Amino acid sequence: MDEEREEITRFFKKSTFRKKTMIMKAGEANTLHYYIEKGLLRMYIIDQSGKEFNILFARERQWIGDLGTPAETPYFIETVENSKVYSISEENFHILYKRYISLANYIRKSYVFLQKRFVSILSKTAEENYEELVNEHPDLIQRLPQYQISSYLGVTPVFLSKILAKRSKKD
Amino acid sequence: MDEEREEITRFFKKSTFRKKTMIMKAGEANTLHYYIEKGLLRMYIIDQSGKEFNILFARERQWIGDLGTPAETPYFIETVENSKVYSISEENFHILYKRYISLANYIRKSYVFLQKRFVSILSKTAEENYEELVNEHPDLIQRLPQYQISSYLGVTPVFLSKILAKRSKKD
DNA sequence: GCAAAAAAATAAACTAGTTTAAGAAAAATA
DNA sequence: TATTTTTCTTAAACTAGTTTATTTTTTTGC
Repeated sequence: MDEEREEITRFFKKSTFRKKTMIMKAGEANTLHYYIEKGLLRMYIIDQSGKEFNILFARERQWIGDLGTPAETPYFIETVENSKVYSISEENFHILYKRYISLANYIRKSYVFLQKRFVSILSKTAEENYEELVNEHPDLIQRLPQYQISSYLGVTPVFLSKILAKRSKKD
Repeated sequence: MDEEREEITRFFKKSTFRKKTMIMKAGEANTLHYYIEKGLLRMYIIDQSGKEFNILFARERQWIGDLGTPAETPYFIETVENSKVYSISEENFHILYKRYISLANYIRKSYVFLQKRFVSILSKTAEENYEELVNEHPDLIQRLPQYQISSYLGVTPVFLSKILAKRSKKD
């Protein structure tokens, strides 16, 4: 497992980014996959009206990237904190997940995670989704500005603020 | 490729189901994966209030199943039309996608599809999502009752009916 | 530590979508 | 083809979440 790790590492390029650096941009093709050593990143879209929606946050020991590559991506990826990441091209990524099933499993896990999130957004209120986030990922609440969380929950900052005001009265 | 196909086939069990048959039920563990030869199936959840939300439709030459298995599933799968399907256990499914990358790619494609759908639901109005469905999958509009489509779009049947009334005035 | 900028809170008017209910139309079954 | 069941439509009152604008609080850079 350790030499597997070492061999795998040779496919990657290490980079450091200051926070709020855009590392992937809608319209680009043949984008990279990123594995995060340190920091916090977000993947988002910008809709017709210019509004941002966060699709995914990724932090230490997690992956982020557009699995639709090499097709032109509709997504943006930006660092939220100063971050250290390893990047890999689609070609090499493909070679690796052919060879090491653990990497194919990352894709499967991503799917399961997204499906769960999808169901929550679809069937629950923003208030319930906020509670869920607090319970399952309290660290994200600390590390993210509130307007990034609202965008992840699919509501406006104004509405999340309302939820929080109501919530703090309850204690 | 043909002997690959033949070998793969040996892992599967063929079944036929009448429409409206439930073949997977929330609460079950170690659920099967299904490959559809003929027919139309839907995967859905039932929320706290008893409301159904369709997560996925799958038809000829598509897969359906809970990729979170062997964990207890929160999903239901039901035939919408009379259907012929091949089922496979998680163990065998895993063996196969270790051996044949095409199967691992199915998971990747599923992810890409779900992410696209997620973004649409999050950032577009129900009306826009309906138009998108009509354009990209007109066949589904034909094969599904309207209330199943509304559940897929995340709105009530009443609201979809309103959208359609408004829409038909426009021509 | 101060000034400027960014983020969060509050309010009020608005809109997309829900709920409940009742009737009409279409499909399934006898 | 008549009857029953399922699906769809319409209407009206409602609610979750948006929009725009203003003020307050917090963070950042010099």
